[in-house]
Amino acid sequence: MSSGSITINDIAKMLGISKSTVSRALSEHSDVNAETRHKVLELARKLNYTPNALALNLKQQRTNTIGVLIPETVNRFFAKAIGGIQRVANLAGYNVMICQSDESFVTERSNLRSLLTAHVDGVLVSVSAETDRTDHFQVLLDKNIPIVFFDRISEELNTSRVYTDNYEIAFEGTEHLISQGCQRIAIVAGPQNLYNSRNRLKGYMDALRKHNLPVKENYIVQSHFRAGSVEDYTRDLINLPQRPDAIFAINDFAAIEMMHVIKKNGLRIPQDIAILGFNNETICRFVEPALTSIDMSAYDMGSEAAALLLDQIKGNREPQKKLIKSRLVIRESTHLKG
Amino acid sequence: MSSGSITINDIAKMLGISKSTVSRALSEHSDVNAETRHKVLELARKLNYTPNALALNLKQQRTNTIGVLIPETVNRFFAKAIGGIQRVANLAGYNVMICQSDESFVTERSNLRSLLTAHVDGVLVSVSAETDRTDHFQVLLDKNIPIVFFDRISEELNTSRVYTDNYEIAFEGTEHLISQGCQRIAIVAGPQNLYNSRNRLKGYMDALRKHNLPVKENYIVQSHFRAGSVEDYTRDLINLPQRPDAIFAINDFAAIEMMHVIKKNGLRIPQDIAILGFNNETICRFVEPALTSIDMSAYDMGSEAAALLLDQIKGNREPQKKLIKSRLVIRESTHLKG
DNA sequence: GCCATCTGTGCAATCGATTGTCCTAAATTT
DNA sequence: AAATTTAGGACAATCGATTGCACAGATGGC
Repeated sequence: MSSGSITINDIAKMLGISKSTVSRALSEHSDVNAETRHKVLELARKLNYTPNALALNLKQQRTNTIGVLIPETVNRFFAKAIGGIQRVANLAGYNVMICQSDESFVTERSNLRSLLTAHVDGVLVSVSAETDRTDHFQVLLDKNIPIVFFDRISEELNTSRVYTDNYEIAFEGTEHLISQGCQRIAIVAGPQNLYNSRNRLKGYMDALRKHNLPVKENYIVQSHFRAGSVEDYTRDLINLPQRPDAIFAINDFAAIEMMHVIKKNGLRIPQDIAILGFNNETICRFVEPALTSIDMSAYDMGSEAAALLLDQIKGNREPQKKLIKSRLVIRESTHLKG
Repeated sequence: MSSGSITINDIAKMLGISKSTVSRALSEHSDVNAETRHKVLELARKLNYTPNALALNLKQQRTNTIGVLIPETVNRFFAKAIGGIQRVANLAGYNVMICQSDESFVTERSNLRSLLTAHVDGVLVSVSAETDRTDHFQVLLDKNIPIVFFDRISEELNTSRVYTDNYEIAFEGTEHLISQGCQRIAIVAGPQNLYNSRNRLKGYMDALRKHNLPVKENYIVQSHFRAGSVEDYTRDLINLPQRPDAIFAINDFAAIEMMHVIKKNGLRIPQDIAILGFNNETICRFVEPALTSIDMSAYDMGSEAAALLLDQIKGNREPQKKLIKSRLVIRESTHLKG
């Protein structure tokens, strides 16, 4: 009665039987006299009995909870991914505990400790912009807690992962710009400790090389996802002696801010500078010119990752790797020909 | 050894003492011989002992976890609020379990059951667009689990709450439009079962009345936050015989889509139609014309709500009500005079 | 009619902590 | 020196479930 809820013990006492019999009657998989079982089920229903999850957690050493460790919920990609994760998890009877690293390695490591303390049954991870090692994940693996990386994966650890074809799509995006006649293509690249950022940059460079265009240092801008610097590096780019005629942005919101700066400087999009975004936010269709972007299926990545994690939790110990293809969505901001 | 972690029992056996002594040595608040205590602490440190949270949860009937029940993480207001919630919760040693209702009453009720089963110590709630009653919350209150509502509050229940001055800011926004010379102001109003939506509409209507402008039925559009209908109702509005000369949108993203539709129809903003958004997204500054909006301090609402909840959990049973003021941010989309 | 089998149920250990009660030996008082 | 206090620690119950083992009574085989 302490928490106001009735327990298996209460039912046992009320019926004058032992609590083991009650437990067996409720769990259905043991020999209990049909009449006894009926009485137990009846009373349990009447009293609105629900098993105490805390007791089960302790006894069974699991919590039916999965941890999610992402950079930021305000990043729309992750906000959408959470949707997919929760749908899959909830359908399977799991709760979801979410932590944000705020793109900080130290916070990521601390979050991981919290999730460990909370005894989550598994963890979904997208690493922070600062993360360049994996020892903090090893602690979980040593304790047999499965981890599934999604989007911002770690290539070092042999875990399940859900990832996108960053190399291929960056290659395709860059080729698209070239096909529109662009010759001086700049890119805003993410932190190079991230697998995705490296691949994106590689795809960009390989596309340039394939078409015999020079890869120029000053056309490659380093960004760390933090807002606030966009105006600065955009200004730097358009003031270069050899002004770029296209910019591959790091995401759509940065792209839209760049467009704003470019237009303020009297340049036209796409005629003077074409712009290519990333993430295909809804808003891409409503800005002027409409923004070409890359669609990422964030929701699907989340649900696939959750599904793989549940697989691992249920004992399927073969790590699986799942590719979710992204897709170039061409709009006016890169439309010069055809 | 079952989960690989060492327990208080292991330490007791290794030192040849009882586990109660170990427990008392670790908790520091009881008479344990200084030497014994030292040996225990030493060994605990050496073995990297951490108390099993599951055992503590059962024993103490609490989980150091708070539940958060919101409509959607893809709604940026809530994504930001989560940031504030997590910062406060984590600093106080609490984990955060997040559920999304997807604006559905049924899902909201089901989420609440999950949180109850998970034995969260308290819950932060922003109700769904469909929610028009409160009996599902009463179940938690009956079990003495504190609830704090934020933003989309319930006025019926006597719980702590963090809310904004929707009436006042809608009044102020509408007066601002009037001050710019607008006479035919339309509004896109949210579901009227929501306290916030009702107040916003009331503020709008009272401002019109104060300035002797008519409140016209066909200037009031009902929206349910779902995307996809924006283009339709915008077209309807601009095709009215008496076309509105200003529209008070339901949020910034809807406002930007409206601007797109309006411009496509050859009308100018703000000269033909002024637009007022809601939420003051970063992007407001980068669209053309820059969008006037209302700043909501989502992060602060989240952290204040979390702080009030922790108060309640710690036993301060006086429900508190906290107002977070919003702020009109004037930009070009409503700038006609001065 | 005796032993073996089966059915249904209870007892008690277990998960890993906390905490009230009690016991022993040393220290203090008189 | 006897009596009383006190410190330090052990024992066991508790939180609410699950589950191996034992045991009683009924049934069946020979």
